[in-house]
Amino acid sequence: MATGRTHRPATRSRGIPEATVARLPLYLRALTALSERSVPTVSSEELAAAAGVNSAKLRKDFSYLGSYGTRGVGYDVEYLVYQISRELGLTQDWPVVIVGIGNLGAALANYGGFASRGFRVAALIDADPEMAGKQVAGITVQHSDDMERIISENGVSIGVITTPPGVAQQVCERLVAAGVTSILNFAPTVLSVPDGVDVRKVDLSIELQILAFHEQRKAGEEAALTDGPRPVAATRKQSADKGPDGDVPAVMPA
Amino acid sequence: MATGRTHRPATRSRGIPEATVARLPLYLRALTALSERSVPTVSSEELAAAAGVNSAKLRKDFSYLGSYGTRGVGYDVEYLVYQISRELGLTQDWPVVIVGIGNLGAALANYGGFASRGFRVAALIDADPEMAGKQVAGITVQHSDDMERIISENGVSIGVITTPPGVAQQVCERLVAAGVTSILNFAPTVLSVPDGVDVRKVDLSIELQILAFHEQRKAGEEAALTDGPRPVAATRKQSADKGPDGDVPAVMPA
DNA sequence: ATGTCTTTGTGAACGCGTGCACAAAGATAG
DNA sequence: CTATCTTTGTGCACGCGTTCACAAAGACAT
Ligand SMILES: NC(=O)c1ccc[n+]([C@@H]2O[C@H](COP(=O)([O-])OP(=O)(O)OC[C@H]3O[C@@H](n4cnc5c(N)ncnc54)[C@H](O)[C@@H]3O)[C@@H](O)[C@H]2O)c1
Ligand SMILES: NC(=O)c1ccc[n+]([C@@H]2O[C@H](COP(=O)([O-])OP(=O)(O)OC[C@H]3O[C@@H](n4cnc5c(N)ncnc54)[C@H](O)[C@@H]3O)[C@@H](O)[C@H]2O)c1
Repeated sequence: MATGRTHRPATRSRGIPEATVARLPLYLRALTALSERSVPTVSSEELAAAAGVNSAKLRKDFSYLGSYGTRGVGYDVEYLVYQISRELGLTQDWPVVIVGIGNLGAALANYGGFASRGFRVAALIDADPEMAGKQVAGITVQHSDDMERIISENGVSIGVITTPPGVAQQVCERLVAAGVTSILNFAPTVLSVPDGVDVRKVDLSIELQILAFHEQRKAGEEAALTDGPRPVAATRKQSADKGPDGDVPAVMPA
Repeated sequence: MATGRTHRPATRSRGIPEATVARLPLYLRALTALSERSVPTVSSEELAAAAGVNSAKLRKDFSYLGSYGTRGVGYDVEYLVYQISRELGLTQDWPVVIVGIGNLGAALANYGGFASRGFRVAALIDADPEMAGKQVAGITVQHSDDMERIISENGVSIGVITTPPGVAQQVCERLVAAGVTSILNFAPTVLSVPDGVDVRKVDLSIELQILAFHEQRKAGEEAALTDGPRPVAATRKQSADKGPDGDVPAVMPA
């Protein structure tokens, strides 16, 4: 299997770099704050500081959108808000479904930040019959059986998966089959999807592990300056060094 | 089968690329699953498929840790689990505090995935006097007034911020002043921290906006070409491969 | 109009990450 | 011990993203 790979060289010349796309929402947020304070224009230096990025990077990012700035003055806030919103597709309404209304799904449903950017929670879906019919964040939870109909009727193209990891792939496939082409996955699962479907994942466990790595490094370097070069974290922790096996405590799909 | 031989992580461990660090938890998860199925060894090809990455990339990633594989055979699962865990600092216990016990904070507190990897919720902190004393996920919520004492007494170095955005910077500063050196921020705020403090950000709104961008682009291309109803795909691929994702893991360091 | 001053837009250099391709290492069989 | 086969470890090339540095563009004053 694994047919010949031939997708990359597509018409990317007109495309905005992925790294830039990922920063546009950041700029938009900073610009919105300025807009609310009725600031008319902003320089790349000021805006970059507000967004926490390098100013040269910001200017290059904006250059991909076009020449929207005025030299010697800066960027018109309102105009830039509009341009970025349009570029990101936020001038239209995006109906979103959340599948798996547990701790996390309910929290997301209750989150007000979605609607503020053109995202509308079109439906909450759960497989538990107990959940169906219940109100969460003012929305009635619907049963998985109706998933296809819900997606079709509401023209949903973005789905959020907050189910247990074991069923995430299966839920994903049903979403895609029903017409969803963008998925935000919170389950710690590697989703396999057809070409043309975008998946982004948010993995809290991975974030913490990355932090732990750097934390350990910091502790190790600190110890190296005072103690020996042994980075075996002796601080506030009983020994955990054992054989490579026999231990493995409470291992579970992280 | 003790493959134990010339294993020297030695000096190399100081230079692990950040991109590799971000993937180690992914490998660890796949390896843990294999371990539970008592699979003794695994090839880079198989493990790469399970983790959704390129096999050459995986081998190169592992090469930064040392030569833990056996040519002609593959990698010893248990041994690799141990090595990665150690490299990530997961062989020790990391006490974590969550600040802001609202919708999201409570969901995180209830999340079992924390403890499964050596992360222990040491305390839940909220500024609301109504919250103090209440039980969330079997843990008593404590008031912000005691933040410094809690962090000090528990030796907390990792903090999670799930407060409203307006107070996130202020909370961050108190955390850092109290000794926290790693922060996972869920508030849509650009945090400013001193050198030596790591910040990672999880921003749902940004994730959705990135999806919306690609969704709009897909719709545009579809309309521009003929009127193809939908992109039917024959070949399935790992979403983590490349795609518009490009491995921008919803997070940025600061 | 001319000059000065501010700030944009971008060419170019550089570094990092990715993936190919292959020699070497080691297992396994004869 | 030798041959063969499998799979690792990595040299290398390539492309993307970041950053510097500066010419050019425009505002503003005179
Ligand atoms: N809660 C967190 O803070 C957190 C953090 C990181 C990752 N996650 C991940 O997010 C996911 C959800 O976490 P949670 O804490 O909300 O879990 P949960 O158990 O509270 O909720 C899961 C929900 O999914 C529903 N469900 C199960 N199978 C389903 C199906 N086939 N179709 C539709 N719905 C189905 C369940 O009925 C339940 O309501 C998990 O994969 C978890 O690993 C959660
Ligand atoms: N809920 C979500 O799904 C979601 C999604 C994306 C981002 N966020 C962000 O996460 C944060 C929390 O969201 P939420 O929905 O849980 O909000 P929430 O209002 O439900 O909870 C916020 C909690 O923080 C507490 N708090 C306020 N000021 C505090 C302080 N100074 N110190 C300590 N605690 C304080 C409040 O008492 C409250 O309990 C927000 O910044 C939000 O933008 C939430």
